[in-house]
Amino acid sequence: MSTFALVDGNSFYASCERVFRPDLAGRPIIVLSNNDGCVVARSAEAKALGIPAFLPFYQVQQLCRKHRVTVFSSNYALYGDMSRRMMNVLSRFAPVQEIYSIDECFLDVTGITDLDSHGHRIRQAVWQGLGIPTCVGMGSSKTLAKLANHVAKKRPEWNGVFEWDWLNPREADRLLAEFAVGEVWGIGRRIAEKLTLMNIHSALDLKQADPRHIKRKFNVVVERTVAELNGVACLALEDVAPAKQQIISSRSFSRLVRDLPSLSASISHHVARAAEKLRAQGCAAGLIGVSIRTNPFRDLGQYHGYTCVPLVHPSADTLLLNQAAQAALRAIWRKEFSYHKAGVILMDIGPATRQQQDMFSPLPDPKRSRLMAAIDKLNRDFGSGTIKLGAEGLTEDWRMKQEKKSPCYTTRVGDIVQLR
DNA sequence: TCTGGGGTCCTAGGACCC
DNA sequence: TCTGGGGTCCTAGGACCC
Repeated sequence: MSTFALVDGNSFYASCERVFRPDLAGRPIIVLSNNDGCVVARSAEAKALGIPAFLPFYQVQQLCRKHRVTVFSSNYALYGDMSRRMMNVLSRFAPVQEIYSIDECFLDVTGITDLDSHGHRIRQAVWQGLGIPTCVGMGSSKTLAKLANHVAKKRPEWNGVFEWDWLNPREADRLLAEFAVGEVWGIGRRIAEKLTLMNIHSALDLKQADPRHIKRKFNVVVERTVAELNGVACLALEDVAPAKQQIISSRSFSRLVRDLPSLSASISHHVARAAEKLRAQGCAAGLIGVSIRTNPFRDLGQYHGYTCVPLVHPSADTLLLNQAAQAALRAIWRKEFSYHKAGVILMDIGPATRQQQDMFSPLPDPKRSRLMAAIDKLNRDFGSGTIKLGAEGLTEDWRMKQEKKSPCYTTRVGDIVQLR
């Protein structure tokens, strides 16, 4: 039987900020989403103040001021780099690692005899190497490892490491009964509501539910969750990330945008970002979609324009993709609306080597793929945005709001911390 | 003064075709 | 007179995650 471990950074973004601001030890910290919109991370002290996650910032601004909470805009250059370092440290503790998100990964710890001390060594290594606190949860399925991680976080008596087999079956069930069904990985708000109506309230109730009944009422995904809660691993550890089937780049503007040139520049920017991700997974896209929308929270005329256009050949070429995207944008733009968000989506994604023969249209120029590779390398080596399309524009007043961003301590030379 | 994230996959339903 | 299947593709919206 396999054993999975889930390791994640506690309040990861807030912890990253604190690494470079030791003066904030023990102080409440929150980190905001793009555009300083919502609260996305809270230090333990901020959670204790009752600041909820994912609330718009302006709704908790008073509370933050009152308790002198330190507020940061999100600094993805910093978190991304800290994440790479953390994953690197964690990779030493298992033969197989699946990076699941920026702050968490699964490890295959099957066959390790002393899981307790292994878990504590993991925590210590990340703490010593990066100064980030972590928790480790272990179990015989990914879903149980996730839940074990939850236990490690919520119950200080376990010192940040928990494994289900340390309890006898009766004790384990008693603990499962203490978790609401909505806390189980894969069970969101809507499914939790439906389960509650079926008298399934806790993780234990779901574990003991009839899988066939669950499959009938929901789908195979929820059925799998039931099996996973029973210790039957249905979800394998994905050592290499599977190629994405769709790639989205989208963002809200810092202010409402009316004019076509600004929209056009932002679409060019999203095409460049999405195409870069596409090339990173060695793929080409056959379809590109463009979406522009008004602000649904405002009492103004509402409009969501969306269309997608097929490409003659599947492509990963930013310039070709951008031509298609700009045509799509012109087709959906209506001058009477003020726009709040724009984005592109790449679909019909397949390996870049896939090439259909077409008598009537010329094949793409091989020089262009070398150009794209050169652009990617420059942006990788010298920071993203080092080289970009002229079409992305030089006026950037619509770009996102980041009024409280910390320095890029680890990725920009001028921002390196200096000791005095 | 005003402020509300971003990304991925799944599914239901409609259109169309044989 | 009335009825009638099943597959594929596409899209919008739903659901989930962090």
